[in-house]
Amino acid sequence: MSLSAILGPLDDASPLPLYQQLQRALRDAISTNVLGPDDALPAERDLADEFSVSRITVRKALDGLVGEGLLMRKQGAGTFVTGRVEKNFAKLTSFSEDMIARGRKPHSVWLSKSEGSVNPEEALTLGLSPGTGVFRFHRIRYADALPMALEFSTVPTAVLSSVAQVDSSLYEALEREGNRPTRALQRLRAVLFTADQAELLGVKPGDPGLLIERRGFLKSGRAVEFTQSYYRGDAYDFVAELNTLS
Amino acid sequence: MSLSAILGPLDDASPLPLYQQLQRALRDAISTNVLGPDDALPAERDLADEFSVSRITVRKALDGLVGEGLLMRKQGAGTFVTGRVEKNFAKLTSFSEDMIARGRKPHSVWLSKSEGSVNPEEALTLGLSPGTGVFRFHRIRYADALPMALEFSTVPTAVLSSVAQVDSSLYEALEREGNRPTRALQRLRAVLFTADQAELLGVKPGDPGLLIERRGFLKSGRAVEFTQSYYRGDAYDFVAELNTLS
DNA sequence: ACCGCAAAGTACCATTTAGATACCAATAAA
DNA sequence: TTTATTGGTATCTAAATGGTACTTTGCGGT
Repeated sequence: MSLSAILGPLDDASPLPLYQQLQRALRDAISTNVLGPDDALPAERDLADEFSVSRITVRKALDGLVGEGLLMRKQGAGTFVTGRVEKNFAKLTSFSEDMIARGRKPHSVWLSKSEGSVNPEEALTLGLSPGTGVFRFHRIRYADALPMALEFSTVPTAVLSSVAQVDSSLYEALEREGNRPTRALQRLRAVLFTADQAELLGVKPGDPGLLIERRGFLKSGRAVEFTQSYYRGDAYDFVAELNTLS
Repeated sequence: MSLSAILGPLDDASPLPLYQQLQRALRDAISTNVLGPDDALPAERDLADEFSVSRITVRKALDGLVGEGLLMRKQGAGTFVTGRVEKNFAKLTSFSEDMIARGRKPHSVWLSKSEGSVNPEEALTLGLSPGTGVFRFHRIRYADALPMALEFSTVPTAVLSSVAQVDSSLYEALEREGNRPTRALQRLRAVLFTADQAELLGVKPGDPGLLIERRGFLKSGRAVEFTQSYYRGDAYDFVAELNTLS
């Protein structure tokens, strides 16, 4: 069944531009699950044929929906309805690696990188003595153009030579210095986003989110990482596979 | 019996790439124990013949599953299904044990026990044919006097003789009938409580919660349980210890 | 007359998917 | 040790897809 047969033709006489009509039609199709998560849209050239418009017009319509985070483009592959990202909770992978494995492009916007001394909370959770030097990282994490999480990381200066070492991936930087954690304790709980957090993530205050606190350890048992990540509840699923139940 | 005969042919016309179709087919075969732990897969060249695709396509499919940790390659020997390792996650599954470990007394209040036919969602998630009979259970779970979670469970009638069998523990009842699940897939996400849910749990509508959906499987791969649990975000933390490396 | 916008047309580029073929490296069995 | 089998890797080809850059046309407002 072709999309145009379901959505109906566009109105050439309408004052609303064609690309906006198409955009609205597709947005409706997505919201009513005519196009479900991860479904591929017809190719741009096919859409253009189906709706009897030019490919440029199709692209303008898709541009808008990509901007809204409803669609995802993969060059050479197609355009897809954005689905929830599924994160395997039982696997100790970094956000960057995770997104790449899912075919999405991760990037971060740094809010701050700084150096200082542990505060009492960090000293407690990381098992460090007061006065120990730490690096602190604060950033927004994106998948493609979609903000996914706010992240606060604390790392002892002993395991990293400088803040500049950390570019796109904290774990990569730790790996380079031979200090990638091999074990971690994670704690997860539900939170509501504050106004500040919501604005950074492009959601509404009071929207649901997931706070994951992670302490990472080396084989030796030494703590090398304390990270608090606030994930968007509407964009993230955590999946676990279990083999023993009780 | 060849794998392709069990899994069916790939769809050349599907918008989903061939290697992803194959990947999903194999993942299903593993999750349903058609391919058990430590089983060897057919050689890449044989898989290519069986499914009428090139070896490269087979390798791309296997690459993904190796990345997910489901398969292990041994050059010169073969490709094998990995044994599971996420033992620590068992903690996530048992409400009762978790509460006891925290020094609290768990108990449940039944809201309903009923018998009926699967709805489409259940049929899909449990892999049952439409019209199959199921038992449904709905209860509130408490820690001491504090309501902690709402639970909806669905179980095929085939694995349980009657609803009356289920008293304090669904798993105990399944155990008595020799149908206790040995493996499960869990999915977790952040939600906001509706007015109905909030009232039952003694929280405010719009408060944050965690929805955990669990599908439980027998050794044979047969699905025996679909449970949705809504946990209070303010009263429950999920803790996990991770050992897996990547 | 000029400008900005919507729309269409055209061409070419980069990436992904899929395949074909060949050869190398590790393993296991004879 | 030898041989066959297995996974690992490297080139190619080709088609389909999204990405981008240009040009042209018509409309409406200034």
